[in-house]
Amino acid sequence: MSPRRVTLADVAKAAGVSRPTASLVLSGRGRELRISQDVEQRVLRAAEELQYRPNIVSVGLRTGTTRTIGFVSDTVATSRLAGDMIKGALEAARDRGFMLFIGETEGDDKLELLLLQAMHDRQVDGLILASMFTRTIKLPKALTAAPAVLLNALPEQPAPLPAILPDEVEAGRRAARVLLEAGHRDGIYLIGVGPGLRDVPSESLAAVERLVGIREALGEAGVEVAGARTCPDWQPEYGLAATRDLLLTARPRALICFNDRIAMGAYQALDDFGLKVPADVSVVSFDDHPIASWVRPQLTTVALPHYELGRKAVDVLFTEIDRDRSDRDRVGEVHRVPMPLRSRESVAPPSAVERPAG
Amino acid sequence: MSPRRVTLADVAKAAGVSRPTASLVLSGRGRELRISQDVEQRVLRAAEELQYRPNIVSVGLRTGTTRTIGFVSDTVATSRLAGDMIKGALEAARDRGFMLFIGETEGDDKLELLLLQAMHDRQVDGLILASMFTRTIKLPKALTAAPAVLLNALPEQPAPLPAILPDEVEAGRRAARVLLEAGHRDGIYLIGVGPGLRDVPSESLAAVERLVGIREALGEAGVEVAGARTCPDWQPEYGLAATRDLLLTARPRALICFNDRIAMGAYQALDDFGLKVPADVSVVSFDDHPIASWVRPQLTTVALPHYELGRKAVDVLFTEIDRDRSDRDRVGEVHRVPMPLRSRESVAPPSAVERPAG
DNA sequence: CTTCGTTGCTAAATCGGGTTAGCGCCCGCT
DNA sequence: AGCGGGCGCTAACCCGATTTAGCAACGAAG
Repeated sequence: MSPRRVTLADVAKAAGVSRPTASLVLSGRGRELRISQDVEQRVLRAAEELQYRPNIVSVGLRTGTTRTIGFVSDTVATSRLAGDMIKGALEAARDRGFMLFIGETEGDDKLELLLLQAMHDRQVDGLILASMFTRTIKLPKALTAAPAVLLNALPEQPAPLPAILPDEVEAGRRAARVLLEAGHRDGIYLIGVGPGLRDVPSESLAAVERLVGIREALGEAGVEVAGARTCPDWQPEYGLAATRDLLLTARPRALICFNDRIAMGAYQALDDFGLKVPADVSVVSFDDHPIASWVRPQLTTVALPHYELGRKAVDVLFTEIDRDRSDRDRVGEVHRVPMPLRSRESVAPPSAVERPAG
Repeated sequence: MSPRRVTLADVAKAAGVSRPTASLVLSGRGRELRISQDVEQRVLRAAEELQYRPNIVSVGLRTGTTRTIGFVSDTVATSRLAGDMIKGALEAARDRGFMLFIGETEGDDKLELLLLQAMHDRQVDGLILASMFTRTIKLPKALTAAPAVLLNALPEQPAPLPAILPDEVEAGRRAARVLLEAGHRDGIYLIGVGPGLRDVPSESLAAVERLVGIREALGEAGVEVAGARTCPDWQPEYGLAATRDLLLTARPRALICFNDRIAMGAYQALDDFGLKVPADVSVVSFDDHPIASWVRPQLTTVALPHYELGRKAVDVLFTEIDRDRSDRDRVGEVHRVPMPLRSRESVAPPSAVERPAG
């Protein structure tokens, strides 16, 4: 059907030289190997006219490099956020002429193994192991084959793998400072995790680190968290239940919700109790889920920089590939990507009404 | 670093036979070519013990097939829906031992060309050209190289390419029937497109087809659309504005919103006017965006079957690959994937209150 | 008129596997 | 003994590139 691909041999023939000569010219090593100007021009012109592009499969076989990297995540479909991460990785890879294999493990070790093998069989030049929510993962054994980086994850066991993570501690500080700068000092409650560092699902790195940042920023200002409600899962319905429970006994002036879905539920609970955001209660949250700019009032939130995380992962992976087996001794660095604040409408100075009842 | 890959030569040596013999056994052609049971067993055992897996890059060079397909979309990050489409494609591909290259064109023809070339250079076995919102696209010229299917898109010019699309007309019927079955006959308004088929953004296939289905189902029941408001873009703020505008002059009993984001805005407008969903006004919508099950009352909506679309695209692509250049004469069929109704809380029988004012 | 050194290119091997043609060997038949 | 015919396997070439080693041609030096 399609006209056969143009090969190097075609170019060589058109230029009246041998295949290796054409190869040398096109790989830019013509000068160094004393190919004449005349031949060089003929080869270049022939390649141009025939629209020659090297067959990467062949190059892959010969040189071992396929200009391809594998992106292995536990899930691609959970949220739009995953898409942004992939988009960032995709664009960073494209900038260097690389393509991405996408694969998802669904948290299944067997699938993960098969996937890594499938990528290894295709001679990927590097691997990105991504988690869609920040956490520690145990490293698959099949990982010695190619350079790799962790994205949104940390290795359970110390390992010489670079990791790329959102700067959750700073995000926690930012969330707290938004409230402090608005003038809040009392009645600040947390929705999602308990007030102490013990009341946090330990598998969720983000929860721990956000809490650390929050407590740090508040502590510097001499402010105490008034209380907290945990959520078994960070979904709207639990945010609703937790906030409702809180409102039965307390009158918060500000809520720090541990993600936007929880904040959705909190909005509903506040509405049920006749409380206005932000006039009665300020709300600040994390993630910058698309919904955060859809709800009214629009939610002030500290954004997960998924796009940048994806880009960064590819960038770090490339440095890893480049210094290929030279000094592979250094332990995996952790790269933190800033989480930007999205200031919207859900935070206001505390109103001058009566202090909380309980 | 990593121990060198096990090659066919290793297996052959371990089994004490030549490379071709090992190849024949492992490709299952041993019987037909009269390889002895003894040798066959030795080869199989050696391959097993050495954990031999063929290098797909090499196979790709020799046979031209890389067990890889390219998924080219205009955008991967727009919505969670894109992720589901990719997930469906990914799983269907995995079932056959295929991997997916992902690429996005951002609607840019140059990027699209580069992407298709990059995939062609890597000898993909087939291509999926996906659009993240249903529409017609002009086909890139670089498309003759490999079998291809269109996903969520139709070719502008007739072309022998299969297309996979959601069954929007039937979806329109379903949305209308939900209201009819709840007993609605009057005061049914559309938000998103005008009442007539002319008042539709023509580039949006979905809009046209949904409207056709709605009018058909209502027509069969002898029911007329009471009115409509268009939205310049299908975003919450326009849904809000359009619905607000409608409520200034009319008292609808039911709204058919052309997608969930519009419905979000409609919810807010109804709330502003003190109208309860579904007691005062029923709302039905399209897409089944995640938000549809977060809002209260949960939104009844006709779901875009993204996951199934992705799977179907891969399935159709495989039939296309299989019948490779045999009978490539037939024109591209259009495959419609059903859009399932998600019955939730936003539809109720019309209350027995006064009829709409105007 | 040799010999050596450049210059400018090509022959040949390589990557890892698939495919075709054909080589020995053993058997049976005459 | 000689011949023909399966049987069981392997030599050799191919895919499309890269890379190393080395060949011809020419000029300069001895």
